[in-house]
Amino acid sequence: MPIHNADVAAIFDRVADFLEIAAANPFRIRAYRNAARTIADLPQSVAGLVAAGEDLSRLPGIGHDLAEKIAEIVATGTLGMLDELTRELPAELTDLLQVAQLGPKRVAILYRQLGISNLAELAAAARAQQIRRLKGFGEKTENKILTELQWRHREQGRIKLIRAEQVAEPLLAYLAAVPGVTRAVAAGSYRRRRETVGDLDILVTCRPASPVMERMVAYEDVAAVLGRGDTKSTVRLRDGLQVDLRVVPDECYGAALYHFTGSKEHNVAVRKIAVQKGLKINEYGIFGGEDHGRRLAGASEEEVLGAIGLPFIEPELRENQGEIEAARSGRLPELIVADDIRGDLHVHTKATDGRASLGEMVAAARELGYEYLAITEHSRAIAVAHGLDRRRLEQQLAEIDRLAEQYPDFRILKGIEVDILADGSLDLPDTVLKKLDLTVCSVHSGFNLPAARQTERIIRAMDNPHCRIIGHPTGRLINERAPYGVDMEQIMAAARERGCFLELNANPDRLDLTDHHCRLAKEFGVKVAISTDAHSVAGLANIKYGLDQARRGWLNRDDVLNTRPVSELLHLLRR
DNA sequence: GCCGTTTTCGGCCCGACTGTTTTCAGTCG
Repeated sequence: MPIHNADVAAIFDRVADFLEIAAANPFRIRAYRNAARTIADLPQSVAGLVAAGEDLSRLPGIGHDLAEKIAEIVATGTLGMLDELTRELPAELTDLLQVAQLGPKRVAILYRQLGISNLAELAAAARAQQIRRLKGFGEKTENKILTELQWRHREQGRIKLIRAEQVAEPLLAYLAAVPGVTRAVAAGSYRRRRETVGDLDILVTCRPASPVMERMVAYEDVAAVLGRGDTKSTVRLRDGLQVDLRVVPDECYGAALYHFTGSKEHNVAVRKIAVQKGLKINEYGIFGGEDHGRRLAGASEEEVLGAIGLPFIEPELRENQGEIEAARSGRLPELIVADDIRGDLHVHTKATDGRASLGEMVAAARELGYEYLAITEHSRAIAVAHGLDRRRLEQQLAEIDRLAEQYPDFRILKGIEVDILADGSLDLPDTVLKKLDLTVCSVHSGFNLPAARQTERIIRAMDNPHCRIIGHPTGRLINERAPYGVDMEQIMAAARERGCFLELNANPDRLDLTDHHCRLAKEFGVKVAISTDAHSVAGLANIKYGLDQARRGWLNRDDVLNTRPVSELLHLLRR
């Protein structure tokens, strides 16, 4: 059983949970949390690093002790220290921390005083009104716990960015229209454009005495008001999404936006730099002088960062994943922007499972200002999508030739999304594939192959000289289907050797590659194609989610295939 | 438990809100 980075991270997080309940040194707890995040975000496999004899204590936040613990987990699959902790405390006790209102202190009290060790016992005790009698608890807290347990039952977890947008945009418009409001923006992971959003952080600036708080809690979609203060309120919307609204004066906008955009880890690192310079950063500004009484900046994010000697850092990069060091040394990437995209390299039409005709898709692409569009239908293996065989593909190629005559200034690229079969061969013969401008080669079956075989299968597909772009390389569907087991480093190395490209599928349900994969591709020097996999005219607009993900993955224009003019693109597509 | 241009010990980011309090601990982001 191979040990994944996520396994190591989960064990360290669990250790931190137990240590918190046991009231251990808070900085020791933080060390485990930091290590968990470092490992989770590591692009390489930590088991691989151990096997290669690398010195793990060179990783940030990993010292001698944690390096040894990582080695132990990689070797045994478990951690003796965690096993000891679960002998002292019930294994399920940490589940209670997931319940809102319950932190380590209260969980410890619940366990010691009432013997509560899991969620079921918590619910029973709350219903029996035993919790309200405990010191530090009360009737309200007990009721909130009960409500929380019911909510957890119905909905939990993070929602996809696209759904968060559907909630956020009308809410922001509603707040912007409240009298006295000067700005209403979404911060948090929404602004960092993460693929999923846990809750919505909204920042509002307004003139004094604006009724914005009243209006927020009166919003038609609000199901429950969880907190209500002068500058901060928290509500839960009917669909379960939690919204935090924060109101600050206009002159604090930059500092507040910076603060609430996060990430938390990024903010901690930035504030640490401020401390080293004798300054203090909070959501109201950046402060210096005797006891930090003098306000130096705060109107804009540029001001805040400038005050500690850093250039602007794009929100998508603020994950404490090296962006601060890059900013300090003037090596921040110039991130790709929407205007850099010159065409879409993966779309479907009515010929298979798309909803628009060839002509409609081409017209829509021209409308977007593109210079080219690749038509890439499914191949015959995808019978449910009416995948093309040789004869129907040739019909479509003829249709493309006829349409192309109408558009001398636009290039319709002839392509196919050809299935990678179980043995790594492609679903159409080379004699057909060689007539095309490009191929998107995708896995649509056999998701459960062991990682080594899946990796070998995809590399074998790349051995075919007609293979150009690997479509949705991990096959994952966000919140629905796990990625198939595949060694992305091997795939990247093989792609580089063979001159292949990897797709960043921009469909908001896929976003496949991940941000980490994008950075890895950049390190390997493998170019990425940002493609929508559109099945309709509207689907072409999903390119923006691909751009978000690419920006989170530090990609600039040169790292992306479809920023090239058509002549250069065709040159790169030749193998 | 980590870390070091304050370097091997003594620090480790910051503030709002709530509920239970009688001045503040706990939770959350």
